[in-house]
Amino acid sequence: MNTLASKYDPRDVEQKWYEYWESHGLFRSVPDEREPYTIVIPPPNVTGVLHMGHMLNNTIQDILVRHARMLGKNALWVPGTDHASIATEAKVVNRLAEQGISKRDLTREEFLEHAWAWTREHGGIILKQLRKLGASCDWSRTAFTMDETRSKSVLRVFVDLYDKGYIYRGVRMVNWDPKAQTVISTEEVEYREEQSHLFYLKYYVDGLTELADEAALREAGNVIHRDERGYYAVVATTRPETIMGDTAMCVNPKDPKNQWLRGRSVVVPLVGRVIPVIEDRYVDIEFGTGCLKVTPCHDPNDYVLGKTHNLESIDIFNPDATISEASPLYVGMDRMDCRKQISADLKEAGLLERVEDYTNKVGYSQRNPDTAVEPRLCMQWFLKMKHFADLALPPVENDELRFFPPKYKNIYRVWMENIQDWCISRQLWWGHRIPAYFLPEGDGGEERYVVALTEEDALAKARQLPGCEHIQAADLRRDEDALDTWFSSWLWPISLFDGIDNPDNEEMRYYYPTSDLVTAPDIIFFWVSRMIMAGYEFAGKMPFRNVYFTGLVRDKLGRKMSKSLGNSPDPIKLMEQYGADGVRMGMMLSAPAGNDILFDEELCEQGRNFNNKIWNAFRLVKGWQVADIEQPEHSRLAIKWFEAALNKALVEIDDHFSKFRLNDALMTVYRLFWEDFSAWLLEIVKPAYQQPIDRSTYEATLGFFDALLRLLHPFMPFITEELWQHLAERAEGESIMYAAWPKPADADGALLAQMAQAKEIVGGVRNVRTTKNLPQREALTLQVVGRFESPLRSVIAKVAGLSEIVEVEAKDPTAAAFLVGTLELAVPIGDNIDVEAEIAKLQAELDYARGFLAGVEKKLGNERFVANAPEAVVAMERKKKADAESKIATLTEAIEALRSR
RNA sequence: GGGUGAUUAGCUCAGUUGGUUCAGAGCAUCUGCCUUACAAGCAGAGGGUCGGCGGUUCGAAUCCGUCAUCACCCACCA
Repeated sequence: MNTLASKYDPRDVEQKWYEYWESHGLFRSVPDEREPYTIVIPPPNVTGVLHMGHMLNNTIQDILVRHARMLGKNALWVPGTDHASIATEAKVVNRLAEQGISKRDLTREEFLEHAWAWTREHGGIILKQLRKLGASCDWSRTAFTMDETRSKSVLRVFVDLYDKGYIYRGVRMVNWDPKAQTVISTEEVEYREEQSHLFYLKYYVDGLTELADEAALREAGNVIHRDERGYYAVVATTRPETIMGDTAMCVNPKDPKNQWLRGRSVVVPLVGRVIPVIEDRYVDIEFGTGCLKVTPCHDPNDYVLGKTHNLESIDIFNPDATISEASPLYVGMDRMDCRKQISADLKEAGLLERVEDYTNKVGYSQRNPDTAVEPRLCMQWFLKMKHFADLALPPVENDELRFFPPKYKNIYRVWMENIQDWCISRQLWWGHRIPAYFLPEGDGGEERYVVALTEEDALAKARQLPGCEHIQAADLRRDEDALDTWFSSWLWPISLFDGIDNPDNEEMRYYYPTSDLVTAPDIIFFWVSRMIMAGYEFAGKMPFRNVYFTGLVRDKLGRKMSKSLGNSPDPIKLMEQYGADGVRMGMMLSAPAGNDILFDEELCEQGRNFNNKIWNAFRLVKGWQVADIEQPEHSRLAIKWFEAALNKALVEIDDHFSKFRLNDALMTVYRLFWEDFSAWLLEIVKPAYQQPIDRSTYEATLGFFDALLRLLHPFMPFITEELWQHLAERAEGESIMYAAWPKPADADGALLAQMAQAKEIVGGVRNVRTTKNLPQREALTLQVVGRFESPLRSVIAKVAGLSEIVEVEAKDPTAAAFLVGTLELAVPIGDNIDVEAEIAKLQAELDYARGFLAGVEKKLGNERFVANAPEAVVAMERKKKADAESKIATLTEAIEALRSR
């Protein structure tokens, strides 16, 4: 008797097997003679928690790793976390603020202690959560982007690139995050459309009281403003608070509206500073009034204008985006408050001509999404990128390194072809401190520094500079800045194997290049492209062979998951509710490579239901009593057929895997298990109530079950391990994780076709049962008109509940008839038949067949078709014609028989 | 403003070189069933002019043109 519960409960099972795998070291990989298969995890933020994106991403990685492991490869999945410089530092700053501590009151060392404490406190959480998901990572290798090996690699690379001349220092217009008070790279700026205002400001022309030829100028197309205070130009701006930094006004020399302003000077409103009117073709004549205010310190375009026209630069902002001492007005006020205040003051002073509603794009910091980025002029470290783009573009272009889906190649190429230098310094403490050491300024006040791995090296290098022979360690001041987080992540596939510090070591030779990278497309520039660059530069080879880009996880309405919408489910709760297997299944059911997935909890339910289906199939099979009795014919045939079905599916599944079509692979196994195995095979071989099963059928069924569990294991690791262990005696430490992936053999195509016909016949009989309200258990007779050659008679009889299948010359006129292909079948049902309804049904089929025949005949009547189409196609049409004709004859006879009754 | 991709059943998507695996799958829906593995189930059924319009061809979901809608990426229009 069955003692297993009828519902599968994943809770204990999942925990039990994860501990088993871990304690037996089954995730561990060391180099050996097998072919390696390697994935490095996209390191999550060390202090982060698991979200739906991680669930998708890591489920996919685990499927790939488990699949490879079962293929006999030496599979390694290396886990780790990222120090996430700016994000983590922001979190620590916030926590300190809650305790009433300001970052500025702490020394660098004190602050870092707090950051490390926070890291230790939260650092393990996400890795524990990954274990719950079933991730088969080699935890003994867990790395951190700021651990000793990785840190050393980063510094070494910095020094190396500096020595090669790729790293330089310079004052540039950069993107400044005033909240984090650091520069960010162009890739970290997100542009959002925003409803704002266009302010039209009056700039009075300096010293102009009378314009002698005003009428003529107007005649020539000039737009001249004048009021009781004098002549003025109108400038449209979205940022009136920056006028304190205006050092010029610019017009297009070809602009007929503004010819009268050429060569004059204007007065900055409120500020009173007199600035020149300059001319540059950059200015769009059509936009606004054609007059542009130029603020070289606070706009990238104005910066360029400032350089070409040699303008003065006034930086009116402090690092926190409050107004600086350099401004004559509003000192200390926040920029946004200042915008409101100054627009009110301008209006008050009669200097605001009008305000229009305006939609523009404003850049926001990706890490502080509420903070608008401030363009700012400052000294930073940069990496020249041209060389790296030249290295990294060709291998992707020629598919040496493949992207799935390939559409990302385009995006990649465009970015590479328009590459900009990478600003790698950050005004943060949490990160890798830049290994540059400043010397006291030279005689001319010029900046002097050396770049070196250690202080000793730095000192030695410094002493080689002219006039610096007697420099002491105490004279050296190390750069305060840290490196961009991605400057460590780009080394990840190499540094994990210590390939920077210790190139050509055994692990590098064995595991590198890694096999597949699984990541989201939003970090293609931040991370993927730069890893490819680093791979070729520092290891001489690609970092991975394939990149699988997952989609974004959205809710079922297609919206991004976000905290504010509250539409992001908690993965841990989901796993508690549906089991990790159920959630993994739910994610994978709708995740074609690269497409966004619209996540719906219903999918997890479907996953859970499938778990239950597997569980109950197992209960059935394990509940059978085995006896040494003869194998029934239908069982023998069913087993032959399922073997063919399995082989056919195996080919499809392998094909799907090779193309990273994991959802299709899963769907194929899903249908194989549910339809072919459960609904057909098990129903056919199932012995009558309390009857035993023959040994041969039993063993074959267990064998199939075993194969199915293996196929399912990458997707649903827990339940498959549980059942696999129950399926046969297993030694301690043995696991389905290392069971061989089933290999396809030739499938018996003829038998598959025969079974397809048998299924249709069974369906026909069942349909008769349903529509005629016949009891399930009443044994029926099936009449086949003419000869019935199928070897699957016994199978059909068993599943359809038939007492016999007879070949007849003509069917019983009162029987319920149906067609399968050209085969006419009928089930006698005594007096239950509704003659009129039956005639109507047959008539409808007849009408359809006649229409079909007409279509085919028309096609065959077309000489050009017969002449041009391949012979096989024409033959097929002829067969269609013959079949249709025979069908029409059959139907006509059947209707006649019913009518004449 | 430029570019890329998409549009097939109520939803999410397959459909490889144009022709019997061309109109499919899963979910959802409807109907009947608590049948001795599973109601988290079983059996059956309905549902699409393949975004619109042209063109190429004997033949188009598939190739070409065009329009529409959507998504994403890039770009310095204040």
